[in-house]
Amino acid sequence: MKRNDRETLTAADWEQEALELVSEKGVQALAIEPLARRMGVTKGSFYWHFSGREALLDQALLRWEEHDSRNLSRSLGDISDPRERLVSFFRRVGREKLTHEVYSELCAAAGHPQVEPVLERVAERRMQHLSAAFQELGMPEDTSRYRARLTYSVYLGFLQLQRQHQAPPLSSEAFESYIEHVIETLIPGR
Amino acid sequence: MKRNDRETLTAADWEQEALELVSEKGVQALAIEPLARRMGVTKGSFYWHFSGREALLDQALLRWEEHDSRNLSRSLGDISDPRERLVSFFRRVGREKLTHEVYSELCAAAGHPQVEPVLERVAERRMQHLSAAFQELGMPEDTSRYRARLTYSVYLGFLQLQRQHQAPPLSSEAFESYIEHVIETLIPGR
DNA sequence: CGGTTACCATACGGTAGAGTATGGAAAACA
DNA sequence: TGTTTTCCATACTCTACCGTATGGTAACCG
Repeated sequence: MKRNDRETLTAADWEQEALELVSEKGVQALAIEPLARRMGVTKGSFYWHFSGREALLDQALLRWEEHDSRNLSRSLGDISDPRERLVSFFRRVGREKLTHEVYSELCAAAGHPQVEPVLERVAERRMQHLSAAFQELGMPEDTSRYRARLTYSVYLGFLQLQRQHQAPPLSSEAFESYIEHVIETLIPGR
Repeated sequence: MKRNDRETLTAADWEQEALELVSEKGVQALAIEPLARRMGVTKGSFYWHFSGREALLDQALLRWEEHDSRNLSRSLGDISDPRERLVSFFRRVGREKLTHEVYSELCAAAGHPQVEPVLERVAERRMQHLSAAFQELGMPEDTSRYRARLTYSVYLGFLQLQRQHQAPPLSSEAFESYIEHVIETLIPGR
């Protein structure tokens, strides 16, 4: 029947492969025919599963956003110490490679009408996550919101520098030292 | 003869208009025919001045980078107090609108082979600018480099949030308060 | 076992932009 | 004034992708 291996494709397969293509070449490179070639089929297959390119992108983004939301809740629920939570926020960039590569490309595609609302929601969720942690550390509410925005900007800037090949490689001691400096500068005292 | 007004176009005119188009719709939207339409001519004109799209982009980027370099040197030369210099680094985002809009779109196009080297050089120059200022404030050399990268990341992140319409408008009191917080967090004591 | 459905290939028409070839008109020049 | 440049329009060809129409072949289904 439906052998995931090599019987027939599903919509989810297309969405998954679409996300991988996005993570490699960006949103604007998401085209039906190249994607079909990559999967070893023709677009005749694609148009059976989807109404068009828009639909594919929408559903792929939805899938990605849900996945990312679960990731966030998970790392929020597991750690009780707010400082630890903030630290793990940065370290999470290293793990979950694909998710962050996709996000990085989505950022590069801000302004795209289908991408923009996703970016807004994701950033909002994450900043509230950060803001809550800063408040737990004793920061007044408005200050914590500023600090959350600032912290999230640092994260976004790091992704940008990474795209430009001007960020230290993720598992190097240069990266570790930098992270250390970031934490000491942004996260209130031990 | 060469009335800049409406006699004949020059290569510089094309480069200028190209930069404006980039600032509005991004690098991938820089196409010959739309650009020509926008200028009220046809591509017959374009291909007299340039060999192709690549050449236009290269020269437009060169022009932008030179312009930006001069801006940097100017705001570096004028101010002697390093703290003032750092503060003005952030405030400069407000002025020089076009330059920063172009830069923001260039960031979104990181990965593009013609754009990438420009981004690298510009970021490097600016970070050294920042690093020098931090050193003048008494910071050890390696720490100052980390802090410069951190500070520049905050700037890049702000541009990203701006593209997502999640940054406070440039001349609002919300923006002023935020800038205040950023300065107090990143720039060592008064 | 004949029919239906699920999945995919092939072939077609349509659009947008790249780049080329050529001609024309006005300006500069001699 | 006649000739050459300079600058631009027009009219192609070519490529890449979108979306559609249609047909084929399994697999499943009664």
